[in-house]
Amino acid sequence: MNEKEQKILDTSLVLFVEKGFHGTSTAEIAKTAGVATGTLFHYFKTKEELIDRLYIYTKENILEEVEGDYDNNKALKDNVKSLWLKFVCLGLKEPYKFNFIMTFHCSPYITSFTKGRIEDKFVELLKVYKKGFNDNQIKEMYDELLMDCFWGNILNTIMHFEKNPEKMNNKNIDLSFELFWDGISR
Amino acid sequence: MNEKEQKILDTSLVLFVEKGFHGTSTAEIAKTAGVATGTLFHYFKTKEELIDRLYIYTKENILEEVEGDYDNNKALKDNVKSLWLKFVCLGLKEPYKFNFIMTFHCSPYITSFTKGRIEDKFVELLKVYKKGFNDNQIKEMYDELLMDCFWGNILNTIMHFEKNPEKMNNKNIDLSFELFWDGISR
DNA sequence: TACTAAATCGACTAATCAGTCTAATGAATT
DNA sequence: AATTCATTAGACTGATTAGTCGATTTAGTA
Repeated sequence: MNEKEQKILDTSLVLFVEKGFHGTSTAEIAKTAGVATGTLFHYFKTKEELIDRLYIYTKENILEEVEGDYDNNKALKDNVKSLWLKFVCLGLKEPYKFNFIMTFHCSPYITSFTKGRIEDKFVELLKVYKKGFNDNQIKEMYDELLMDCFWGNILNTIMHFEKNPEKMNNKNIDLSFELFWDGISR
Repeated sequence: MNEKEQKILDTSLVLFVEKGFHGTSTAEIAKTAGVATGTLFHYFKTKEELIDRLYIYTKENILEEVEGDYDNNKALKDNVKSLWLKFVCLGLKEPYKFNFIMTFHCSPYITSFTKGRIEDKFVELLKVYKKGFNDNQIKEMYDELLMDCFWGNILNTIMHFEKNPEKMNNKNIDLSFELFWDGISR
């Protein structure tokens, strides 16, 4: 990807999170990224295309870094914790990326086509864990609830330690996972 | 409160949730509410004052409806569930109000003075439950984590059933609470 | 070197924005 | 009837917005 195009995306991520979609003007994005407005519109036909591509770019980026590493020799709990931890650590390392996805996940600016394209990859990542879930180690519940529980707890944990950085240590992160695990396990 | 003033607040709530603060023009608010822009600015000096007062109005409204009813004769779990259920039911009944508070809670448009004024009332509501939490029925953890866990689970539950209305029944709502309770209890 | 196409620029535009201003109401009091 | 003042209206304004356009530079190729 082109260097200026990249710079525009990186700049937009920060500004959209800090000031919202409509709160950030294309002029400000261009200026902060160090390019002319003409250049911005050369790479992104409209402001909507910009946020749409930023959404894809950011979410793919997150999913790439959090590749699954399911290990059949380990207990289900350990496998789930390993994945949970990867998400949480990434969220704490890259708060803007996570914040952006959270904020704009339900937003009308992101086309539903884009949302669906990305959702599929996430389902794929979790498929391997589903086998483990089906052998009675966890409570009986439908997939969507389990998924929202998992994802909700991750986002909640990230937000909590973002808000209380002085509380962030291994003990409390482990405790946060137990809060999730003891909830879903039988 | 004046009828037109009320109408402006009600309209703003919906539009701000659907289109964001900057995404909604004062002209659109006025038009949708059926008043002139002059009238809007008569009651609210600026657009910022409008959202600030809308925030107070909405959150006070929520807290009023969810009055605590701690009962010393009941088990802690039942007391917590009763409060949890009140929040969840209200959130499902008034999704816009909850969505608004969620979206704008971290927003720079709401003055920190306003945020603090409201936060205090929430702490007050939960004070009576803290006594129960301290007698070893739940895991050892600090207040902020417990609070975020409680609140996070409520928001997660509301969002889940908003997204999957066909799954909303007493069995699944009870299950959602168990997911929270079994997580925090010893 | 000469040609071509993509990249880059920033002045420009039509539309829209938050907020103002003046005038016209309506209700209450004297 | 005359006076007063809060309420309501919508045309208006200066500033800002997303997006355009034609000129210039850069990079690649023959």
